[in-house]
Amino acid sequence: MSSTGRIHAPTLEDVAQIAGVSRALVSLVMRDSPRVSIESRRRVTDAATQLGYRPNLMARNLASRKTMTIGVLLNDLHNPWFAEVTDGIHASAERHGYQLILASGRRSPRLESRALDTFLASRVDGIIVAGCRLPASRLDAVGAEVSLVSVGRAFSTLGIGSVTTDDADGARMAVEHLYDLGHRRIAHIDGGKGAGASPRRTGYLRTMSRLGLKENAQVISGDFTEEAGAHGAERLLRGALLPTAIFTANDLSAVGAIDVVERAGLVVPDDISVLGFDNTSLAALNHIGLTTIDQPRREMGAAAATMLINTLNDRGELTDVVMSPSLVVRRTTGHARA
Amino acid sequence: MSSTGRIHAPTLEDVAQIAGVSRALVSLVMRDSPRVSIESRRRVTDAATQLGYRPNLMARNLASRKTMTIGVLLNDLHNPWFAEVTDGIHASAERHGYQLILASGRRSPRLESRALDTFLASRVDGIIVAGCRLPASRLDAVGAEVSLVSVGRAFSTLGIGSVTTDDADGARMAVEHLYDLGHRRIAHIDGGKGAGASPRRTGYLRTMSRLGLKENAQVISGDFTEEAGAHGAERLLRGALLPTAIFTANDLSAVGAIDVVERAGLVVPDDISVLGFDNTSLAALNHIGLTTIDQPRREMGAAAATMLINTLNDRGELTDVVMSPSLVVRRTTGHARA
DNA sequence: TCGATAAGTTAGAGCGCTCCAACTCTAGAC
DNA sequence: GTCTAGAGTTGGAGCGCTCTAACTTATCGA
Repeated sequence: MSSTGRIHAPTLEDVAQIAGVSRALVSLVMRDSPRVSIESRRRVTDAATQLGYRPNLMARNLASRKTMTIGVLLNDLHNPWFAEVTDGIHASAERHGYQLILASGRRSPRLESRALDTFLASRVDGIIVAGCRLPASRLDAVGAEVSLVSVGRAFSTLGIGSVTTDDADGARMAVEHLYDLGHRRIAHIDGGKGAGASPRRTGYLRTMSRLGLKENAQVISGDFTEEAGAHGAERLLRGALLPTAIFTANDLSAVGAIDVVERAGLVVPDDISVLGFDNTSLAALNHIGLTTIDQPRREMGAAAATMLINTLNDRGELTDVVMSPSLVVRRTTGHARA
Repeated sequence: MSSTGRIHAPTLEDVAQIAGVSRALVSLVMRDSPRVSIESRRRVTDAATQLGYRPNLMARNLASRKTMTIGVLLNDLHNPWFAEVTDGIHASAERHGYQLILASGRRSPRLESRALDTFLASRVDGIIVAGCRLPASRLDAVGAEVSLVSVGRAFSTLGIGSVTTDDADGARMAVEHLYDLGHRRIAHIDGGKGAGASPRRTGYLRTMSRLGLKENAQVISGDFTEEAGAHGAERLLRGALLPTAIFTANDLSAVGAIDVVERAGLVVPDDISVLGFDNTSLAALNHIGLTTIDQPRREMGAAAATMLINTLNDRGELTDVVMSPSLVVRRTTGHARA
């Protein structure tokens, strides 16, 4: 009863009938066309409100062959990074009159892929993927059908735009900061196949080499989650020679690592320094006070949306934008013990 | 060039032509109808893959008059509570073959309202609102057009389903826990107009009264954010008589409050105990170790989706489901000082 | 041999909207 | 008084699909 009993929603035709005008005129009024007389406009809007008329988006999009919506694929709703990037996307999209439909990939390539299929089937005008784990080939295929911008991970392929932070440079800053504090045994818990994980790992390794710490470099595999950070720290603690500092691939992992370190009776940063990446709201919590590498998350989201929308309106091209990271020192890093 | 240059997407008609069958047959194959011969099915799927055909959802939904999608309105992407509820919704929806489209209200009733309009215009089959701040009247109006279930906040109105935790009882548990630890001056930083804020506040006040602590009750207004928790704590610290315990309306506020308390040089829980609400992943971070009231967030999301889907298929009615909260003791609460 | 039944397929009428070309008026130019 | 331009309005085709009813062909019992 409840759902089946609902009355058929009024259509444009119904409004036209009541207002005593043609369907086309109602359509014009609904789209705020300037070439409608005041009188007609009034009659139509009156009829529309009387009926509680609401244009059917599917019909409209089908007929007009565009949707004015952007599909946004978020890799992990649990990571605040995505909320922050989404804020930026939202702001830019809204300014340009675009709708957003969000989908969560829940950290699973299978679900991510399915979400993209839904976007394509819905004929969104463009797609933004954030922290996407899908292989370049898949994204390429999607990019061939609709404009696509990736946030947080660059794709060398043409036809896909990207907005990233210079991850390698961020990693350099991280290692150098620790080096300056006197640390020499600096370990890295990486992000596995996650977005940005590879350049951060490379940046770490290169900087360690440059500083003459090649021998001390140690990469533990992770995956950008708190659990991975915890597991990584456990492995490090079991090792023969403890590192004096841990650089993790993101903030979430850093928090996991800190937990384990402290649970083992060690003090951060007195015994071990921990440095994250992203500068999410998590890191900023005073209670955590994580030293980390800042990414301009909101700006990245906004830049991605703006680039996409410009492309859609032939006012620009898809390019690769690289933003600058910066070091944010808080309380989880300190001088290495003498 | 980039977007305008894209080739027109193949349609069902194109597939039919190549396969040498009628449009209707292609449609049947696309919907996995059993009454299609093996041979025809093969020819159609071959033609479809050859063309890279993908059914146009808008056209399909328009023609079939249903969308198999549920609109999910999340109040605040920054609060992990929503990610966890969404996980539950996702799981249930997937099991029943429904799509999800998410929208973020960004804690603004105006944006929430607009998102609902989009849902209605998209003719979603049903809507789930999580932590929604909209007035009952608005939700009522929406509920009249499409089945609607609210998570985290009950609406006494008929025609709207809800899944909530017994917030008042949770507040009772919180206060009693603190009472048992010897606390008498227990303050509450509330959630303002947020979902669940009112029953939590009431539960707090009633329990304080029942325990003979009516005089000591003190409610500071907040809004479920970290900042509100921080501001509330600041106000409390400026007061003449410090509370020995703070019960906040949610975890995010608790974290904000802890920050301020510790920054003031006080120790949690030695000087002041802090107790949150929700038991989000934030509270579970070992580094924070927040004592809090648990809500079965995933289960709540799943229950909401299941109820909604059952209603859509005339297998059930919209009702008000109340789940039981439970106390989770961690490290931010301790005995009151003698 | 003749329906009757089932299995597979199809034409055609929509779904609710947009878009285009064409139409009707009115007002001003000459 | 005719012509033109512009403002306002309209009918009708079409977007890509589903759905119904009807059609064709093969199968089978009587």
